[in-house]
Amino acid sequence: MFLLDIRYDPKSSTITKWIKDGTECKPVREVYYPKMYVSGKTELLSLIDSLPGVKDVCFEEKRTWLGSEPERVISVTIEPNSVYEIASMLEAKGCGLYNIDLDPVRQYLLEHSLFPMTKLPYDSQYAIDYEVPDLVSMELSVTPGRDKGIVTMDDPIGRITLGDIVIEQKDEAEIISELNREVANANPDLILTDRGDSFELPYLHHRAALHDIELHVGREKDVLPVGGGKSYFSYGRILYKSRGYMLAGRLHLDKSIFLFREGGLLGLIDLARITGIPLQELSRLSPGSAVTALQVNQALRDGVLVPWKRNLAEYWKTAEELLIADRGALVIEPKVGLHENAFEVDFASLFPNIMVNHNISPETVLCTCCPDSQKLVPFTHYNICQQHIGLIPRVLKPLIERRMTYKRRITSEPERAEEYEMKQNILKWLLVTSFGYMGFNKARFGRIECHESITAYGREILLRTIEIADSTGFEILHGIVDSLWVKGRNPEKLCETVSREIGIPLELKGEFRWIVFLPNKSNGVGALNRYYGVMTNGKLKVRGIETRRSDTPRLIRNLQEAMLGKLAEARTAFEYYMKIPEAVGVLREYTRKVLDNECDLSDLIFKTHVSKGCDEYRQFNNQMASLKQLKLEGIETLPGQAIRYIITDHKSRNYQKRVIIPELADENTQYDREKYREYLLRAAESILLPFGYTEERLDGIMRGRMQRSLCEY
DNA sequence: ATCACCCGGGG
DNA sequence: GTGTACGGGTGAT
Repeated sequence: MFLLDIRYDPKSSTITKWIKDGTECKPVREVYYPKMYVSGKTELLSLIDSLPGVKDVCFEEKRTWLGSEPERVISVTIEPNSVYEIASMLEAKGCGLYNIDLDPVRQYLLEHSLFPMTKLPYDSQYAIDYEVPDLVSMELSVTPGRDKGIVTMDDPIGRITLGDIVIEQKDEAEIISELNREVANANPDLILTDRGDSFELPYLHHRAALHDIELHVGREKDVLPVGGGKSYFSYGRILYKSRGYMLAGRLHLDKSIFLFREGGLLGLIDLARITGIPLQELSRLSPGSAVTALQVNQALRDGVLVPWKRNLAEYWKTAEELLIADRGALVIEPKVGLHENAFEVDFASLFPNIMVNHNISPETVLCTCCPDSQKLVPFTHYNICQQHIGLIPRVLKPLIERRMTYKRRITSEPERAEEYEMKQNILKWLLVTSFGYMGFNKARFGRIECHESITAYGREILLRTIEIADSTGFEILHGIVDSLWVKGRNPEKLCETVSREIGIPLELKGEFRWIVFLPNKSNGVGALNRYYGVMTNGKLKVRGIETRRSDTPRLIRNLQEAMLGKLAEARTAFEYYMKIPEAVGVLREYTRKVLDNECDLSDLIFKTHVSKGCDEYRQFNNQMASLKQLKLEGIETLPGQAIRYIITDHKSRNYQKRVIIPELADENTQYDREKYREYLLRAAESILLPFGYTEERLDGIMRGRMQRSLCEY
């Protein structure tokens, strides 16, 4: 038996556990009231007891902050719907409020030593080897019955596919009823969709409601998310920022969501087990929320209460201290141009390792128990606690170890390499975000001084690494945060020496036949994250230029990839220079096609996410013109949603002439040939700028002038 | 010249 | 229930 899923209904104060037993999956219900805690005025106990919604009150000994001594607080068992009202009232009376916004499901799981996918009756939460139930999964996709123009919720369903089953060419009501029957019949545990939260499920529910029938894809009646905006979907993408469409008794997982893409089902199950967050919720969270969950769990286990709306102010600092502390991570400006035989070396999980090795946590940095601590942060000289190990290191250490175990198993158990790769990858993202959250002023266990301390150690470590590399004969080409690009002999030796001295593994990440560091286009100095190179395994590594950006039209991406493909044939710097004319030849062919109207409109689409509504834009730009066109078609676009457009007349001040929404384009649509040609020249410039090929020069070459200058390089 | 606006990670 | 900061490019004013 396994605990497949667990949900809480605040209206009836009921926990529903979905227990999977062989091929059956049944709900088990029990009434449950979450607890909140109140500190400050213990004489309020009887008053609180008399409030509506309060089930029970008593005194408990708890810590109200990390590192503080346990004190007497009031524990209030309460109906979930009364929590916020009572909390606000007590806050106004000057009380401290704790565990207010703690999900009742997670409270329940912690109290009962359960976690998602527990094998019942007993299972160990942090085990590396554990049993996963046989889960029946089916993919669900829905296609509207319209192939031209902008699709909206008003378009009827064309086709539904559920696993191998195809439902189409029927009356729409019949299609939906058949879907209900097929789901019930196949009885899957998992329903996988591609953007099901923003499209498939809200669309299906909307269409079903029009026919006055009920969509029934869960094991019980679906609980629809409340709230949400207008319903439409713009060209098959985001409909509206929807709440998750979670099913009762089945798991609806959206494959396009970050954590699912990064970890797959097995990675997600692994993370659900250790964070205690049910799979459906977890799959819709950011890695940062998962890290916070681990921290909250650890704090609760330590008897520490979680403050409501905590936002710790920075300690007072002098202007000079601020100047020193606010410097971020170290960067060494890259040497612009082509370099042969370069190596990239990176520290593995640098920041998490710093937090663990140097005991960095909100309660240990500038702790009051060790003002004369021997452990001082470099540059800032903050004292660090020598008596207690902080919350953050206690959470991160097992996480780093878990990831290392999975990484080792990729090679030791190659038959399960893929599974372990997913599991280590999802943990990598937790480690990465654990640093960012430190600097985020609303993070539950974040603190800016921790953030500063981490970057201070980071600077010291990278500086020391550079010293070692320099003294052992390496040329430093570029360095940023936790990575270094060097030129020299025996990089393995360098990694070994540094790893030993620093105590954090420095890994040889790439060995380049050649690498080109690109300049900043506006001032010519080395740009921190713009480069491309070919590794000894023949693979290209490209960063920062147009082809890496999601808003770049396919035409521009194709051009850069074709040019880079030509250059990548070069094995040496000499061969690289010889390949430049061929790369320029690629540009020539692309510009000719653009001018001769040979481009496919679908290759010319810009895709970007708008940050505000149509009327809030202060500038008349492509986004605004596109939004106005969509509005004219009766489509409202909310901030955060994606829009797509083709440039038709870039100089026009008329929003209908300047761009066109792809769905409205037809065979008569004329794209702005000059503008797209300009974009091609710029994209080529991005690649060849260190060798003197500016946009103007390339323009001249394309027009047949300056042939001679090709020979100069 | 200055301001507004959007993107980035990996496989 | 939600979450960085900032360097880089491009375009508008």
